Amino acid sequence: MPVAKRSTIDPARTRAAIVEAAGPLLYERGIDGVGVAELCARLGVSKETLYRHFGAKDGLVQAVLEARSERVHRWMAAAVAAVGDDPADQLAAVFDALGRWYREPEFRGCAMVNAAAQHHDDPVRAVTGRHLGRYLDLLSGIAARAGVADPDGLGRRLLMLVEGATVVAAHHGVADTAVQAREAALALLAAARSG
Amino acid sequence: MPVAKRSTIDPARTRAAIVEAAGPLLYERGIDGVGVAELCARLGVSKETLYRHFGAKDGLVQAVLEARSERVHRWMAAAVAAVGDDPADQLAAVFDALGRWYREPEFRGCAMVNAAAQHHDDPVRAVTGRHLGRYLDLLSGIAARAGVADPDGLGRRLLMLVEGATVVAAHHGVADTAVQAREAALALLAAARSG
DNA sequence: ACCACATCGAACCGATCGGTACGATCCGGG
DNA sequence: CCCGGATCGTACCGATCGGTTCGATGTGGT
Repeated sequence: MPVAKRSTIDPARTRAAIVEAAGPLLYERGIDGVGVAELCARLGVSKETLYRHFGAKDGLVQAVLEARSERVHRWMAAAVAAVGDDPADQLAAVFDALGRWYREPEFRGCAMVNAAAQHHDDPVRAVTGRHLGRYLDLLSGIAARAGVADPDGLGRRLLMLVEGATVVAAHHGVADTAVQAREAALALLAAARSG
Repeated sequence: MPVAKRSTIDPARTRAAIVEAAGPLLYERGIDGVGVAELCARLGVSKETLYRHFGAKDGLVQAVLEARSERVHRWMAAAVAAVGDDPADQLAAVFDALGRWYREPEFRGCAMVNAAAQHHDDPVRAVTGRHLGRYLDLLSGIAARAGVADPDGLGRRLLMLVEGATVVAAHHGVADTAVQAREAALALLAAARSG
């Protein structure tokens, strides 16, 4: 085996396991809602290990958010790719995927937006910004493939729908939120095509 | 003077002053970002007074959010009323008002949504729910006056745009977010009218 | 077999948290 | 003038916070 000398018991694996296990807990209860002590207890990990890997609680939070953002975008990209090449179908697929997410009992809104709402300055907000940026890329890409005049503008409007639907689903829990959002998105696409 | 016996120095006035002064501080730094001690110091009020009026920090938070929600809706209703009777103008006025808000340096997103993102169960979330409900009433009302087939559905789609634009403006800071949202809203209105 | 190192578990740190208690002060209605 | 109550300022409470330290344990590479 070249490269990857690594010492013992593989710290990288430990780190990844921490990130994976801490994610749902921090998402469910909020970043400030769960202390490092309890976090370590639930993870079956000592505080020393946690601090060696992440330096501070914020380091863990950042890693967790980064991983979650990555996961979300992979999942979204897969949902889009699964329906073929038609831009309208792809757009509908985005909101159908969101609708499936909203119905999960653990759904608590967008983790990145929630985190940014409580950690005001920090690099945490940067993660949220990048998350929205990647969402924008996906939506603008669909808009571009649909051949609209202003794909970036349409992408931004669709981004608002995505995040708005997530907020409404989280805090105003109406069953068909994603369906309404999908219809709105398709209407915006149609308007951009004809305009 | 009948009624309003009141003891001395008017506790109601004190309470109102606390709510008004605490609002901006809690909004700027986040609910968990400012402790009761500092809060009292900045307000020029003793902890005993605060706890006599609100029982607990959450009581103050709830009162502050309630007051803010009220203020927002009065402000929005005024912006809508100022442009006359045309539904499209009224809808545009909503997003123009939002755009003015987004440009304020203290803008940090929707206070109620931010609060609900960190206080998970609680009556705080109920305040957020009512806040969105009132927003929905305003938007559905505009939709109804526009004579669309499904005013409630259009209201919900517009609500997503409002909250989505606020999230995007707060976390993805693009200058013309409100303009994009307004165009999207008008497009949805037009689509609902013709559809 | 040995050693470097990752990990654990628990003790410990100072700071801060939300909340309470108390004496001093001050104001307004009788 | 005087008393009830609203207020202040401060000290104080136990709990918890994020973070550090250390000895014990166990594992893997050599």
